[in-house]
Amino acid sequence: MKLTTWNVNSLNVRLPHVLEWLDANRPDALCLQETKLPDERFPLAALREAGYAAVYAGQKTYNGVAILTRLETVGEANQVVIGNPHFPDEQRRLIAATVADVRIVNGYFPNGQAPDSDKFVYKLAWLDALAHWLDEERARYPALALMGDFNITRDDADVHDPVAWRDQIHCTEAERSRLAALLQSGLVDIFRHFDPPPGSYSWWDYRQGAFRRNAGLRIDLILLTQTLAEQATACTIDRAARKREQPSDHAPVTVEIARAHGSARHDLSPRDPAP
DNA sequence: ATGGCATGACAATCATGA
Repeated sequence: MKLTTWNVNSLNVRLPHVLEWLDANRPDALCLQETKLPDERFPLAALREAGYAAVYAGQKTYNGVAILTRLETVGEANQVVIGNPHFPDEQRRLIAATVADVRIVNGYFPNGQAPDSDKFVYKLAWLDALAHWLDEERARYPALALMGDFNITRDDADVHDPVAWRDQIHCTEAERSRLAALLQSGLVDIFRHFDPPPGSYSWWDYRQGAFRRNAGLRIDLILLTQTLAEQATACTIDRAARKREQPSDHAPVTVEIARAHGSARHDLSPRDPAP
């Protein structure tokens, strides 16, 4: 199966890109961040026309997440959870759902703005609460993918200019240690797992020709539990999406997993009785 | 040190992002 995460920076603006991208790539699930749409404006009909169902949690202007699923293969997402039960939050940043037999947790992690800001305090609290909740989700759903816009660089390999970014937002020890704890708990950073070349990023500033100069960060991640990671065959960042007219500043990140849809259920189905 | 670009709310700038 194929799973993708993409911060679209306004689904309203990017809907044509998303529809074309879905048509060209046909992932089983597409996790979106920064939809920036209240639920009543979510473009369900256009997506269904493209063969996708969606579950979503949005708000006006800021944040907003969604999980799109391919109707003809995995069908609709179920067991949907919006937000973190341990962290009451008006900001729509988290949605989880079961797709085929994989638990998908889609997050738009807080930006944090600056290490000395209130927003940074919120970011760290959000991260701690996520870790707490993930322990419970993983106990319940052993095959789990945590994916989204993490707004954290794992280390300096994810930073185009580590000197300029040293101790800046996305690159602080406080943020990185929390990401490291997720990896320490057994989740696998599946892009890094395939030993990508240096200079592999997922976000580039709109300003100063940052994409042209590949002045980027890798902050959009897919973390897989061990068994899923062992079945993964590839993880790619689609830079072509960033080259388009009026692009999102983030590129889609996709993992391919050698896993038959509904295989667990199939294995459990009763056999024909012996003659 | 600041803003540079984009988006949305709102109607000229301002909040936010990363």
